[in-house]
Amino acid sequence: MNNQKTPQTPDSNVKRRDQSELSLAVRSFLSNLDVNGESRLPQRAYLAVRHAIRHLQLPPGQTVLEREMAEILGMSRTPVRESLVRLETEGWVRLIPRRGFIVAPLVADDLQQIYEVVEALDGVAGRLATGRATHEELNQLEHLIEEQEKALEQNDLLAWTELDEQFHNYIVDLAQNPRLRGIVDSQSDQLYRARLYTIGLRPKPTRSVIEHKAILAVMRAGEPEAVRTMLQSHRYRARNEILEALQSMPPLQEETVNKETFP
Amino acid sequence: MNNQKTPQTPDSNVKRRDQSELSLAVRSFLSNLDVNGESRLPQRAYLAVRHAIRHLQLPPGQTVLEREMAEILGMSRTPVRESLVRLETEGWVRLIPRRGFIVAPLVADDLQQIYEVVEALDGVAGRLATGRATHEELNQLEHLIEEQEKALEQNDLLAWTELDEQFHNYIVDLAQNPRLRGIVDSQSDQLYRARLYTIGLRPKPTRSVIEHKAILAVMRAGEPEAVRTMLQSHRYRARNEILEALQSMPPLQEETVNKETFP
DNA sequence: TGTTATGATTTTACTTGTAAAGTCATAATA
DNA sequence: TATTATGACTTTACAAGTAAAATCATAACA
Repeated sequence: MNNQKTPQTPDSNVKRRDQSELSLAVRSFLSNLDVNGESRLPQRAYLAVRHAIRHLQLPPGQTVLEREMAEILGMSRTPVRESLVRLETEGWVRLIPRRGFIVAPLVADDLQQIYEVVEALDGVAGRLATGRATHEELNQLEHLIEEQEKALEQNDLLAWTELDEQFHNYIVDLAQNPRLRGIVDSQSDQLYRARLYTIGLRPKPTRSVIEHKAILAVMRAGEPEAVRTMLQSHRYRARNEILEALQSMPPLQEETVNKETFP
Repeated sequence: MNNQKTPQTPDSNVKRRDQSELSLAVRSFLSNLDVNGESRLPQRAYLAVRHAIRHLQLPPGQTVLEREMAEILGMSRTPVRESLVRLETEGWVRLIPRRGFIVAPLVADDLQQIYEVVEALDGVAGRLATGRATHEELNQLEHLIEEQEKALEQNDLLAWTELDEQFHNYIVDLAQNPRLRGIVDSQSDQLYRARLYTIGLRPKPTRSVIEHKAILAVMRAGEPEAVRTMLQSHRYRARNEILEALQSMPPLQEETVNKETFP
């Protein structure tokens, strides 16, 4: 009856709750992020958590505790919570009422939704960019394509992935629409971890580079509507490759992730 | 009625700062909003403020004080701030560091950006909806068009505006993509106040109804790509009408708004 | 008169505190 | 053994407090 056992947890070998307790590696990853000049604390927290999710350091399904994040990032809980609210409206994390935030699972259905959005926005960005880009800027695109070819020759798929993102992001920049910029940025960036996860399972992206060249050519020719169509089908093909690769792997969710052995 | 007793404000006839001090009408508008079943306070605040902005009760440029909102809505500052952060990422309000939130100004440049986004997303929604809608649902669209005709006959432009929104929103629903739904919802809804502001200055939307009919016909025929094109040019025309109307009026920003005489 | 300095006031930006709700281990019960 | 009850513990959801910064009115000064 009044055995009064373990009043304040005398940390024995008893299996703890393990609700979170991020590994030391992840903690250092989070706290060492270069959030250089950001003066506002919520913005710093936003960038740090987003970056960690993007690089699968915080794997899908992982719970994100505001107290723990606050401790790691060296701030109080409020700015962390603010950043989580923002990440939630963008789709990076999911709020389970009275339970907290978890990293959004990485499942085909979700990716499909993101792709449908990004395809459309990417397309319109290309259409607008075609009218608004200068010669200089188009040359910059060409430069990025050359870099991609180099990365492919060296079989550096990680570098290629980064360069591909840069290529598409640059086109969006050229559209000169900050709102479009913001939405595409947060949405398309959520595809990155799926690409990372399936990086060895997809065909070598030789064809992507060819398509990039074709897109640039049509931009140079000044045919906005053709650019839109090509970008859209380009994304569509990439989508299918990733979804197929994902199907051959276990869905990346809470249960299937071993937090200890993860990167 | 929460007719608070002006705590220590010696309210003489001295010209006060007037930084905010919302009129009684606006206060009651805000506090009487039907945020029925919403259990979470931040969600209630979000809906209330968004609704007030949408209906121009909180005019562009108006500063939104978290303390004041908290008082009006009967909650503390924390959930209000959370809702403002969300409204900021969606573009409804703008955060000026260390100064606070203001309702986003209603200027052509901004509207143009929103339209570019919505055109693309609306288009893809129509394309997807064409494959995914049932007969029942297409009939529902037809019903909405009939209502629009009635509203036009009675010259009820306000009702027509609502029905037009419903028509487009319904198509987005049919695309069955929650993420797309969320983005379009928050973006296209920001156009509403521009429509409200220019409501008497635009041509009678007879042509819109005709185009709606044509769009529905092509959906029935099952031609997704045609639906996309038509929706896009439909929005494009609407955009031009509104931007033209807006040009003939004073830009709606802080300085030009008389807070006392506003609705 | 026009410009600058100053201080009171307002408001955010962030910290901290707390009640309620949910979770999980353990015990009681069938 | 399987199921249910119980209670300590964790964590959010919200409230409230504080310091720093920006603003604005007024005064001092050229």
